[in-house]
Order: sequence, then C-alpha cells, then structure tokens
Amino acid sequence: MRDIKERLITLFKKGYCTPQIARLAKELKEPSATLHYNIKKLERDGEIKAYKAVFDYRKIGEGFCSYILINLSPDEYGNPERVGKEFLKYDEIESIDIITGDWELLLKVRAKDQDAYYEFVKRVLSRRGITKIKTLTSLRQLKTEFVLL
Amino acid sequence: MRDIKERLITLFKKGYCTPQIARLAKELKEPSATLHYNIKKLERDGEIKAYKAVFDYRKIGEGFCSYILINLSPDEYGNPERVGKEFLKYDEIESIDIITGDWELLLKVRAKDQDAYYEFVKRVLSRRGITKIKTLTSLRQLKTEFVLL
DNA sequence: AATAGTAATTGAAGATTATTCGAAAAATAT
DNA sequence: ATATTTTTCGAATAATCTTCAATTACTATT
Repeated sequence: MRDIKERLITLFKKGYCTPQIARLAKELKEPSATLHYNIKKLERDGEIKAYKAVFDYRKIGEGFCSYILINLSPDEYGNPERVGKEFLKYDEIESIDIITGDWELLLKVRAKDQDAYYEFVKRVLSRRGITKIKTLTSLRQLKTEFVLL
Repeated sequence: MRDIKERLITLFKKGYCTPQIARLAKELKEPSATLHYNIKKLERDGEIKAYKAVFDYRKIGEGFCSYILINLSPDEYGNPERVGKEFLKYDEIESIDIITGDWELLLKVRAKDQDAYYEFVKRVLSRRGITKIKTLTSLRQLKTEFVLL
C-alpha cells in the first residue's frame, strides 16, 4: 500500500471528479446528449467551479473542526481581502469569508485534533495585522457542504 | 429550455458526480485498476460520503451567504442535537454545527438575496427553543468547500 | 407577423473510460 | 513458518461520455 489513500484524498478535496450523466439522465428522464450540453454550458459559464468528494472527516483523520473569528488591526482593517487572500494557500482551511459585524474574517478549519489545530494557529495566525481571534470549536457536525453526515 | 439547469444544480449540490479515474491515474502515475480498488474501498468504508459539484454561488442566484449563531432556551440547551437535526431538511442550509462557547449552534445558509434570507429566518428560525440568534453576513467569499472562488 | 439569426434538443456513431476478472504479490495473523 | 487476508495490476468486457449533424425552439429585428 503506497499511501494511495492519502494522495486520493488530497486530489478529491478540490476536484478530480466528474458528472454522472447516465445517472442524471435516468433521474431527470432527459437524453444524455441534452444533459451533456447543459452541463458543459454551466462549466463554460463558470457557474460550476469544481467536482469534488465530501468526506466523513472523522474517518479520514480530520475530526477536529473549528470556526475562527478574526479582528484586524486598524491599518489592515480597510483591506480584509488582502489578509484573506494570504490564507488561500493553506489546505487546512475549508472556507474564508469577509464578514459584517464585530469581526472582519471568518475561517473554517479542519485538523487532525486539538494539538494539530493549535500548531496551525501558531503557524498561520500569529501574524501582524491580526489583533484578536476567537475560536468556535465544532463539537458535532450534522451537515457539511450540503451533505448529511 | 425545460429548467434543466435548476434541476441539475439541485442534484449536483448533494451528489450525482463520480471520480475521474483515468485523470487520477495519469496524475498519480498508478494503474486505473489499482485506483479503482482503493476508491471503492474508501466508499465502502464510508470515508467518502458523496461526490458533488461546487458552484460560483453568485452566478447561480445564491449570492447571499450568512452564518447564523443560535442560542437555545434552557429546556433545549441540553440537547442541541435534537434541534440541529430539525434543520437537516432545509436545502438552503449548507452546514450545521453544534459548537462550544457563547452559542450552541452554527448554521451556514445560502439564499438569493437579503429578502430571501429574511424569509428563511422567519420561516425556519421562529421556533420555540431558540432564544437568540445573531447573523454574520458574508460580504465576500474567497474560498468555500476547499475550492477557491 | 414574417424573417433571420442564435441557442437548445436529440438519436446515433465513435471514442474514451469504468469495471470486472484472475493471478500474483504483499501484508497480516496464527 | 504457514495460512489467511488484503492489495496490486494487466487484459478483456461493459458502460459511459462525447461528438456530430439535423431538427426544433427561442429571440430580435423590421
């Protein structure tokens, strides 16, 4: 076993999947060629960004999930997008939002456990421009990415 | 045009996709049959829950995204899972988490616009057991479901 | 209302891909 | 050491995707 599983998970998180036209055709009672045309149009127009897998994250060793609220310092406050974009490269981060209210940024992060999460915080969030963070730890996920767990 | 687009989006949100084994084989430099075996194992063991599409939600008319923090009343406080499970049926809800801290539940919701969101709140969140809610509106999404926007 | 132009639908053909099978190798358990 | 189970993988088959070209349905213009 040559760690195929881990490599598959990495690729499946962001893509490497494709529509099941035959199954859609049966479900929607439409010809495959028609669905093919419509799907390609959705892709061409950029309405579909990717086809990907959703995991039972506990089973793949990413059982720790948390939401991180971030406050920016006055000099970064006017440009949350710049700070947000710096987080794009971290694979542990599932989502990045610029939000209204008492906080400027909201991240959703997955890690192996609390220890791994703490390492992530030290590595990624100890950076100039961030004045305060608050972690909301998920005790239990009932649904994620529109998929029931 | 027989609203094929809308029906595709509905199915693609939760599934109706499948791995691209040939492309994975090329990328990982492994035989298709080997990958096929490993993928089926992941599915059989329940590590993979679904294969689905990720959208540019603004382009498909779901541009409004928000996170909702929920406080439960004392009589529901001890059983957030029961309340959370009642939200499972709403397709507007992308994720449901039971969380630590000042709030008991965190929902991620997508709607057409603020009006549609307000209708959702009235319809779904005016229910006994919920004492307080706080909405964090996303002004801009940089990443969602591990996919860059 | 008629026409021209564009976009969408579809059956059938061909191209590509997934799946199965069986045998061998590797890993695990006894 | 041996037996048992799991994993790998080439080759054949089955299934699916993709393209094509003709038809139909829309849209815009006059």
